[in-house]
Amino acid sequence: MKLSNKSVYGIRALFDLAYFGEGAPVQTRQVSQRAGIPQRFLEQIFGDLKRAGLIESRRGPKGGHVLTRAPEQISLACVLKALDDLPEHHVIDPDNPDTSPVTLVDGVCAEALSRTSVLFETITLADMVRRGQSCGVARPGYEGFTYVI
Amino acid sequence: MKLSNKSVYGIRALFDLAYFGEGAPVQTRQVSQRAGIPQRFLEQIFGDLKRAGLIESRRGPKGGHVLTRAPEQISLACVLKALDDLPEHHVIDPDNPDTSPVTLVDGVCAEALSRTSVLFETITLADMVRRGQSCGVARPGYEGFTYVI
DNA sequence: CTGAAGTTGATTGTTTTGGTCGGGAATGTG
DNA sequence: CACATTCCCGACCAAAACAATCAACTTCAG
Repeated sequence: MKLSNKSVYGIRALFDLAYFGEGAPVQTRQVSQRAGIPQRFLEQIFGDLKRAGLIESRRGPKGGHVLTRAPEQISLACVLKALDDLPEHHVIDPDNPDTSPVTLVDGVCAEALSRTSVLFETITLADMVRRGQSCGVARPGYEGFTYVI
Repeated sequence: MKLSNKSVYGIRALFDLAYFGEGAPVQTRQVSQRAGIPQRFLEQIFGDLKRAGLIESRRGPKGGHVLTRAPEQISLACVLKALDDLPEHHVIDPDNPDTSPVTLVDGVCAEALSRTSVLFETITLADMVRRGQSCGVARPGYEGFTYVI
């Protein structure tokens, strides 16, 4: 009942693309440094994100990774689903209730989990970008920005 | 981002105590059979629940396990905290916002997690017992009840 | 055409999960 | 007391998930 390191890394990485990239491709190394993610591991994460259709990549010099949709369209739920197996939605059918103890409690658990899932759907990259702006997180162009882990 | 098997087992077991025990001690074996939990593993789980103060045990013949509080007082959050490390609460201080990308997104993640945590606090064993009653889950005294895994 | 910049897939080491097993300690019954 | 019943404790083990790494392959600039 916690977020895997990988998921948090993934969210950090996508935030980085949204916040610092602004449409232009961003390289693994830069994201790795800014977001404090081991570079090799980040490569693998980008692979998963790409397979899930959240980003596109371009090889070679001036290559990098770009979001495929607007930050408003990318929820934390998408990311977790791509990296960490977010539980599927589940609602208990009131007309056909469970009649054995285990299916009953398992049903309740599944329903609770699916409610956490919708909670993660309400948070988007755009929200985090907005928050970053209002908090004054340094962006490219700001002089003297050094990233601190 | 999912409930461990152990946690679901734990919830099943506590539900069993609440639903079938009704204050009297219930033995591991009975819970094991009704709830579909490997007996040896269940013993270990009961150990954790006891250490967390959720149940008490009595040895010897006619022994077993009993809830220490009313089912209304036992939330799923308690159980998960005892068995699975539910994340701690975390609220973002609006007066002292994060100013680096990673602390920002980590903060958002933590806050989201803590919101799932309060969600689990709102579900109690009593809720599940109520649901079991209304669904007609078989209880002791009902003739011909055979448990199906 | 050559080389550096970058991504990509396969692979590897470590930790957590999901149990099992054997023996021991407490407790009520006769 | 003796004895069956039941919980209790630690060690052990296989398999999966997690975290990370390496070698190979693309792509573009000059």
